[in-house]
Amino acid sequence: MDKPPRPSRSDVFLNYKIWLSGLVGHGQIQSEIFALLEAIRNHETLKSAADSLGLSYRKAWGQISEAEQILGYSLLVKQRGGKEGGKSSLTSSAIKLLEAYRALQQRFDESVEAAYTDFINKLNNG
Amino acid sequence: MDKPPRPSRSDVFLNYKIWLSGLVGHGQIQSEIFALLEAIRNHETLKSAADSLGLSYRKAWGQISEAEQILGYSLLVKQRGGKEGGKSSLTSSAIKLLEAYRALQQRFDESVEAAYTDFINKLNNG
DNA sequence: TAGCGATATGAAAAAATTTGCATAACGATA
DNA sequence: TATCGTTATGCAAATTTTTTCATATCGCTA
Repeated sequence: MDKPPRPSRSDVFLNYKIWLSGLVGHGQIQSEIFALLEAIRNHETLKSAADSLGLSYRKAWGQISEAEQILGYSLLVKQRGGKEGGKSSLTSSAIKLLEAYRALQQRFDESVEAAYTDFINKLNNG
Repeated sequence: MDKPPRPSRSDVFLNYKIWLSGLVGHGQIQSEIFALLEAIRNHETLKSAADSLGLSYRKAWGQISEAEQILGYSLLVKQRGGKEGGKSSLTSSAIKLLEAYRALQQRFDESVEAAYTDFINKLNNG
């Protein structure tokens, strides 16, 4: 799933994942979508972003579409046609969301370590 | 999934779940198993514990079996036959694991709130 | 030693999810 | 106005997960 186990002297590993949900639509916004948003920011098209992540265009498109439905606002400015066929870029809302999520994720990563240590101690001694 | 969204002034909710994995077998030990262990502690048989949670005996048995496989040690002392048909009780390892997990879960519950607040602030202002 | 109720487990069936296929539409450019 | 590569989307197929069914074993007690 989301996080690989951390190394330890124990025989049990702790894993966790975080995700978002919205008021408008039902469903979950998983961490994968943020990787996709970052790839779109880098590649300028949904297609090449999907390719770079090993996703089918169909799936990437579906993920974006579902997330937008859940959030109730657009994540991408998409245009089709033209010489290059089309392109996509992040809305300012998407950029904000992406950055807030990354900070959140980092904060979790840092605090999980201590919780895990206590857990193992309790398991072995407590 | 695991946690219901917390109330907020925002249009986005944060959810998380934690689970364990082991060295011995492959797979995941989800939070549901701890509810099952608690029910077994209360009901004395796997069957009535399963019933109390609305699980089929088959499924409950499978969850225990899988968890034991992953951890590499027994969670239940099970005996079958006899007037009452049989009964199950938690091993001391299972009790330790259960208690350590509950403490871990509580710790997470408490710390997630602050992280979520920061997240929302970043989303609205930052 | 017959019966009862729980443990034990494989395997089929059903449900849910994911993946992939096919096909249309778009529009700047040449 | 023909082309090209992307966006757009329904739908069938495949895969995975979950649920249900069937059947056996066990051993105390009457």
